[in-house]
Amino acid sequence: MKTTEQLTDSMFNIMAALTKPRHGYAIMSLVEERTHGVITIGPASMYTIIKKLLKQEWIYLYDGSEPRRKTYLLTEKGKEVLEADVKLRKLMIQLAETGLREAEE
Amino acid sequence: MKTTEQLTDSMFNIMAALTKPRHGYAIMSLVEERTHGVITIGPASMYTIIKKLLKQEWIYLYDGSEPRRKTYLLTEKGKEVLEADVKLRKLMIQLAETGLREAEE
DNA sequence: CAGAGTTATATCATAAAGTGATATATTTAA
DNA sequence: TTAAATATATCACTTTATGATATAACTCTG
Repeated sequence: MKTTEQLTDSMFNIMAALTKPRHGYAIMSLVEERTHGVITIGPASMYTIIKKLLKQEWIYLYDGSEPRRKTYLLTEKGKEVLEADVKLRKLMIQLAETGLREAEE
Repeated sequence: MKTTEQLTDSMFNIMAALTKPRHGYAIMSLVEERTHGVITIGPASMYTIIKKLLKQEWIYLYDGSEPRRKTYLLTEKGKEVLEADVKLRKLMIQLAETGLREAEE
């Protein structure tokens, strides 16, 4: 998969939480807390996406994880993918804002 | 649907293009051009999403549209939804960037 | 003016993504 | 000791996205 490939919003949010080692439940809580409850990721979405990210090798199981608290972290590849996606998303937002601003005039 | 509800990326991109009156084909070309081909919206996605946005009354069929070139534009409601989504997306990006920056140290 | 290329809308069938509900087990705190 | 919170996991279903294809009207060029 190319690094220019766009992430889904859920993938983006989960990956954004994994710049530090965190386990699934912590990610769910964090995203919800950070967005003041606007974005919620349920367990079904969480563990489905975790699986996918592991398969892509964008995250990995952090050392010393017990089965009770499986901790994940971005790989280098994962960081690059996330960075590329941040850039793309910034562009998207910028275009939307320019359009909205022009429409105001 | 609440205005705080998150838009999918495709919906966001299409709505961002409709701050000015544009027809489907023009939106497809515009998004592709603006993102240098990174994001492409094919006709299937385009017209599926157009239908959904019309139903939500976030866009409307602009006056004087011939069937050959159906032109759409954001409604006031649509603008608000887009604006709210821009805000949310900015937050998402900011969180990702903060995380990435901290991980660098 | 024939026909090739582009513009433009539309849908079908399928694939991909997301999620509510539910299950299970452990840990913590009252 | 038991209720609540923590934590992982999966099933079945819905929603969303899209490749392929169809159709037709314009536009340009030889």
